[in-house]
Amino acid sequence: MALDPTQLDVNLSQAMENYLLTIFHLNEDGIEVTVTNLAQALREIPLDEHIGTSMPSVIGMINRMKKEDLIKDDEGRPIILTELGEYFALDMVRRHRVAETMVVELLGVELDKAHVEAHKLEHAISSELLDIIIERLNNPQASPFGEQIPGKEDSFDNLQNYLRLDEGSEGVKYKIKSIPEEDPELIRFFMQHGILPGTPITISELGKSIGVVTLDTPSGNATIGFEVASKIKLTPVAN
Amino acid sequence: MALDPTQLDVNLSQAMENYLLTIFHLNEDGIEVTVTNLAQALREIPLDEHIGTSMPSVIGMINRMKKEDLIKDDEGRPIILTELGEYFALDMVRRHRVAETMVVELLGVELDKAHVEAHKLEHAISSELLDIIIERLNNPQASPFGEQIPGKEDSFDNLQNYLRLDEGSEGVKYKIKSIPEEDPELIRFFMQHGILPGTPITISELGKSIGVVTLDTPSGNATIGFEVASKIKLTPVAN
DNA sequence: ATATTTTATTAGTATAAACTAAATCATTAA
DNA sequence: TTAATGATTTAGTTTATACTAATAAAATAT
Repeated sequence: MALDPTQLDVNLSQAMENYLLTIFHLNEDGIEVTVTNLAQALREIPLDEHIGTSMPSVIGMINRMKKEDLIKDDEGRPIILTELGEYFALDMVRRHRVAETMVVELLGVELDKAHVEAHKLEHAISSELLDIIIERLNNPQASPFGEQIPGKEDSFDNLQNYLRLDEGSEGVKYKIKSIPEEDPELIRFFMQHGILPGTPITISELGKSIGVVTLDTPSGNATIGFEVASKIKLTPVAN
Repeated sequence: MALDPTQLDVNLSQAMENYLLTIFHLNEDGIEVTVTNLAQALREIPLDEHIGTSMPSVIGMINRMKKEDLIKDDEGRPIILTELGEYFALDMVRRHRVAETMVVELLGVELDKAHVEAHKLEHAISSELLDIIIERLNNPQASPFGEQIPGKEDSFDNLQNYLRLDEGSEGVKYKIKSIPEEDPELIRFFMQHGILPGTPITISELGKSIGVVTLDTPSGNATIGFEVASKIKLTPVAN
């Protein structure tokens, strides 16, 4: 790799770090990274104070990030991360997911509070501390929500893609790979129904027109909406 | 107590939190909290980026903190914390020392790095998370540097005062209460010589004019300067 | 008692991050 | 192809936090 960001003195503000994370998630979800979509996504960051990021704010930040060589112009519409931008975005993803793992595994924070606490901590963890925490957690591969923790050598496009629950097939056995982490109430529902990473499930009914999916889980049945189902990832299981 | 800060929506910036901590330490060391001394002390915060806080900056912040009812005018010179200010200053001290304890005890951070890491983390720990960490640490009473961790009910003036090493007496047995935490190199020296909270010592030579103190420790002798000695606190030991 | 030095404060500026209101550019629809 | 809609950008402001340079006020020294 020609790029060694540890040698560069890049100084990311907390705001920029959040932008990088948000851009990562838009990419992940296959949503075009436009000013509008970014503004929208930023508004959905839970509890991030009053920051209802307006479109002019987004443009301002995008421009500042271009100056910092985190974002480049593709001469077209969508906002593109530079190599440096991708590096730090992935670094933030790592920090976030390691922080979640830490607060849950090491401190005993309830799953429904993990995302918010990690979202604060992720900006305050130095690279050195991150390494120490990773070691202490025995090199965790996934967050408590089942999301892959990228390694130092991973890049954007070698992160795996998984099947969405709303795109699964009736009667087939799956294992839950990951669940969405933002909404505490939803997470409490998942916890009550034992819908957690690793849980084996079968889709007993997939009512596309009704907008509802019913799951067979080891602890019974659960019916969830399509919107939510689209945020649950699955791995196939040998029949 | 008439004051319930948990009910008030006080929004402290990170900068204000650092000011509160710094004011606390000036108070603790018996240094008058003046604009000059504050600016000086803020400049000494380790690794706090480029923030070489100038006097106009300090005055600006003091005024903002007055507006937030954290600081009041004593109609005289020194800067005085309000009841609210004291509450949050103590809260920050608690956060800082708990963070230090956490990174050392739970994560395995080396003592010489604990202060800097905790200084970043202390601003990112919510009240709820703080409680969880305190519980996980079994209600720690002191930081790894020996500094008292104030409880929720403590106030400024019921924090205990201890004898400074440079004010101790030759030949008398003491136990080390606390060591200074800012300078990593110094801490490494302490670690190498087993000069740590709880260590029993005797002052074998107290050379006021030479500016040097020599200690008998379980692992041998150590000679340190007066400036450093003044930052080591002692508790008496039954002879 | 005046001069010097130290401390505190104003004045004016800069930058990051946010905003509203207005304008421009691009896309879709009639 | 023009009108309507939607996306993006400018323009102009705001607030928090910094700064330098200059001034005022206070304390100290001659």
